[in-house]
Amino acid sequence: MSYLEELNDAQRSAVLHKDGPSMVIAGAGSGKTRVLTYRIAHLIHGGVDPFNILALTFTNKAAREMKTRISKIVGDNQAKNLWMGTFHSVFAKLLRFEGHHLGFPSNFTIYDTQDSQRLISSIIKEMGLDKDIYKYKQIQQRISAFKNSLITVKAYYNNPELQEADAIARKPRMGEIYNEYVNRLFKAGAMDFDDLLLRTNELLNRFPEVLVRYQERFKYILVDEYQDTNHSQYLIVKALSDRYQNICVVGDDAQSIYSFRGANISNILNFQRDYDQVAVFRLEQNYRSTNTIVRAANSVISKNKDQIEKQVWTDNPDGDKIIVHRSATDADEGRYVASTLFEWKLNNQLKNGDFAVLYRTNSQSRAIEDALRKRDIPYRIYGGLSFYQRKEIKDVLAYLRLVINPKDEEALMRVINYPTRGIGQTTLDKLVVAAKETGMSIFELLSPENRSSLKINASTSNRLEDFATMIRSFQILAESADAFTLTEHVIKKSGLVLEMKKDGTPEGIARLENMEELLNGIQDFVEGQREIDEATGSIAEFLEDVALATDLDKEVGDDDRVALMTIHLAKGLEFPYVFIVGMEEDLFPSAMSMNTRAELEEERRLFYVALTRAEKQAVLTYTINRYRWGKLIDAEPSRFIEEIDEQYLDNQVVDFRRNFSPYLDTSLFGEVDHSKLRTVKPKAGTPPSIGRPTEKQLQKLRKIKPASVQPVAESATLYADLSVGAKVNHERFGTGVVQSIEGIGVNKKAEIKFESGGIKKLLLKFAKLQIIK
DNA sequence: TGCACCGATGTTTTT
DNA sequence: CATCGGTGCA
Repeated sequence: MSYLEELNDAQRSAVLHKDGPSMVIAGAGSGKTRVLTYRIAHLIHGGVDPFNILALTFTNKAAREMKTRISKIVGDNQAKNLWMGTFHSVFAKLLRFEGHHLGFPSNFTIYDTQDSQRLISSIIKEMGLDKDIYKYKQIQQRISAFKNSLITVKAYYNNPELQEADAIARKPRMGEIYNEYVNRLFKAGAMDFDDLLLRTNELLNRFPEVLVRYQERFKYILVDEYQDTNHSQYLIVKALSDRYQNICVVGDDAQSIYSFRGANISNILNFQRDYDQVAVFRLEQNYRSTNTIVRAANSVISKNKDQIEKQVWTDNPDGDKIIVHRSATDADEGRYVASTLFEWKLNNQLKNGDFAVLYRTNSQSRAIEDALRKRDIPYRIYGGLSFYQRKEIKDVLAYLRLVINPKDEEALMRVINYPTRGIGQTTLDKLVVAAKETGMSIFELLSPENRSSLKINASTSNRLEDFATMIRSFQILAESADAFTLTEHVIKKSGLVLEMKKDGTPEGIARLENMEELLNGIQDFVEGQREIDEATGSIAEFLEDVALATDLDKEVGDDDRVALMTIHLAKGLEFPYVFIVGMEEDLFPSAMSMNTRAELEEERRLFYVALTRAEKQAVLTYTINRYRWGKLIDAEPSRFIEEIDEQYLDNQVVDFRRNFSPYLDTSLFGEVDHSKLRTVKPKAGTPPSIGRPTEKQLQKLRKIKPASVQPVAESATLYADLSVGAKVNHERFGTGVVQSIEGIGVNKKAEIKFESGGIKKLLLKFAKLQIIK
């Protein structure tokens, strides 16, 4: 049991505690994963059958990694029997076995958010409601919130307050929509993400014998990131652990960042009230970060009122101060990140993988990407629009879903007329209505005997027949072929490949390549699954994997790249060098989250998470102007910068007013008095927001401070001297003549008459015009 | 029924 | 700027 020697006292006692409830409060970087891993290994060592252990982690990747480490201690044979994974994937698996009690087939489809929203959208339309009042995204979020709080349709109707709230919000028919949504999911043999938890609760509640069976099975339960569990998850854990009370939760209230999806911080705050005789362990020594980073992070989080008392500290050296950097625009910010990263990499012989760029919103990645690409720095974006959410991929998956579960209405609606095969909206409307009236699924309605009762003309009827026949032929193939063979067949026969090929545009080609990548992915999957017992490499398994895979789950392995991701995704990860970009008011903290103290505190925790990802060096950047919705807006430094104890900052910013010069590049700024940071609010119309310096002005500037000038965008001077009458070339519209010019700086627009016909008003910033001499 | 084009509209964060 | 739904024409 040499592994026990690798632990500090607090960690060791948490690992050694065997029976009864325990809670591990683990500060950032305090070796939480190590405790979880060793605790599981130790349980197995002590004679607990791995079959009786359930470990709920935050990502599937974390589960896999932990499993690998556990195998190294206790051996493969033992480790493979562990049930380990995210709440969603573990209980999806459980529902595949037990869902029949609730009337769900074992091959139920998992709807992602987009599927849910599409379904809600069509329900709103069918009910003839005003889509400007009943916004499908809002409705989906509200329903999701209901489900996460275990408010079923019935509970909703028993709750006058909720109904009243919806009535006041001018959505009196919310309940009906909710009801219809639940029914439609059921009829489609589908569950949304929230259902995976809600239906598990329903199952355990309504079927005591099932509950007992799993209580007996999961004698030891471990929950990671407990601070981010929602009510639904809380109840599942409570129910399953009720018999043996061998529940160990690990978490850090200071890192609770998922309240927007129902996470309830009081789950962890009240844990000691919920269980008797809770053993509490505190991990307060940070092994990850420099003393500077640890203390800076502490100084920020101490501003929060709601928290469990704890003091994170470290033995690590002080390290460098946290760099704060200001840029003129988001493009400049990207350039600063890229050049700094490049320089450090060169000077210190670092790898790309030593760096992460973290941001609050996915849309911020673009400027960073552009800058990194220009410097040929390899990067990888995590999250955002994931591969499996791309249209062309979802289309392929929809065909496959339909093969597995023909009742899957969203999948059917997606592909019944894509590629187009002459089945139009009118026909679809008829089908939806008939499906509602008869209780049959749309796919069932496609068969000749059911179809005949609909008022559909003969040629359309034939097309429906062809579609149904095609899907059935796929289903037959699926019985004998593996996932790869089936998918290859499907994309050919469905006409998807042809559709892509005839497109011919660069985007079309990219889409085709994506499909190939999907095929490769499926091939890998099939081969990988064959090595696992019980797994067959079937398409059903693949689809489940895809539905619940986090972007972090994809093993991209060995290639050395800079990581770009949102702070949310970065939770649990660590990097030597971390750039936190977009440190601006309204962005971080987000404008949407400043209404209440609780919201603001969550943003602050998010910042705490971001900061504590860094091992050696953290860099905070903000801009003066940033593009949002394609418009340049003023920005102001985030309050969070100010909240860091000044002594930990290396503030590379000067008082704006003092050093102001309209064409000064931001990298010229020297040291600054930190307290001035937010007193300088560039107002709309101040020169820097007008645009970039011209080449001439830059040259003048270089004479003054030659070394510090950053390269300016190539496009900068392209339109500076554009005048009426100039002949220009546009990528898409061809050549034309400038008719008039309006606006100034980046907002400059030109009206251009193109030879191809038509006059267009273009924002020069985006138009990428070439001036033809 | 299909397709090209227009304008309105929207953004946190994710399983 | 991206996406989506609606509109108007072939």
